[in-house]
Amino acid sequence: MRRPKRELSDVALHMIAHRFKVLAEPMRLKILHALWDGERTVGDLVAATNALQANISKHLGVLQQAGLVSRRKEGVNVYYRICDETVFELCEVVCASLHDRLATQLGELPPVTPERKRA
Amino acid sequence: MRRPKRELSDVALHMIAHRFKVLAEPMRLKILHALWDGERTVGDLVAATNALQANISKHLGVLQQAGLVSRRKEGVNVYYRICDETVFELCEVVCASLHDRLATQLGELPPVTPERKRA
DNA sequence: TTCTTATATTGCTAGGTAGCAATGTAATTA
DNA sequence: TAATTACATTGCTACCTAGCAATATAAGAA
Repeated sequence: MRRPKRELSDVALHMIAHRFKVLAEPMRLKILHALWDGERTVGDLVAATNALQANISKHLGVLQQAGLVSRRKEGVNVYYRICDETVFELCEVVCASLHDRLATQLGELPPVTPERKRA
Repeated sequence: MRRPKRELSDVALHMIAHRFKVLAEPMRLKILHALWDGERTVGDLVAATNALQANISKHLGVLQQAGLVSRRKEGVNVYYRICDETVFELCEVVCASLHDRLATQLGELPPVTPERKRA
């Protein structure tokens, strides 16, 4: 059962939209994915994403500002980790929805005759 | 328990990011909110959002393209409704996360002496 | 101190898009 | 037919931001 409809102020709408906006960049998702099972240094993330270090730092700043990741400095390295568990839930819900959508679209196409498959 | 980390292609990352991007506009969230408990005409949505009709139509196009809403034409009117229930779940998860975050930040501030409240 | 390594910051440019205004289109009514 | 209503589309502009390049900062090593 869904929650009842709540009133939403413009400020609330902007906050919700901003959270989605932070998640709306492939590179930031890639970073979060690299942080999926634990903390990583900036260098680790640069290697995992094939992006320039400056861009990774900027994306990490956005993620931290949004409260999705946190930093821990150790010597010359900085370790980042996901500190908002809803990140996982949101990504999984979206993945499931996209999966359903594509499966439905696939079912709406005419079937492929076997001999033409991978022609 | 969280799902194990899955491999994610760049295409998958872009699809997920795009879904978040569709939800990352306050006006689209306002439209979805107006559709929360049932279908509405474009005119209804224009009235509910105080936006120009052209913009509402464009936003509805984006939402429909993303598979979040569907159209039904009846005479001269067009009724839109939410056709992907994950929209509700996503918004509620984000709201809960934001609520937690703000509550935590509030707890980190020094308490307010009563006589200075609403000075 | 100087050098190097790791990370952050700044200035810039190109691409995307929300909102506006105007126009197009389809259904209904006169 | 013409006029009206409801919605969609197009062209435009202003704003935002991702990525790049260069520079800055900070910590450890020499």
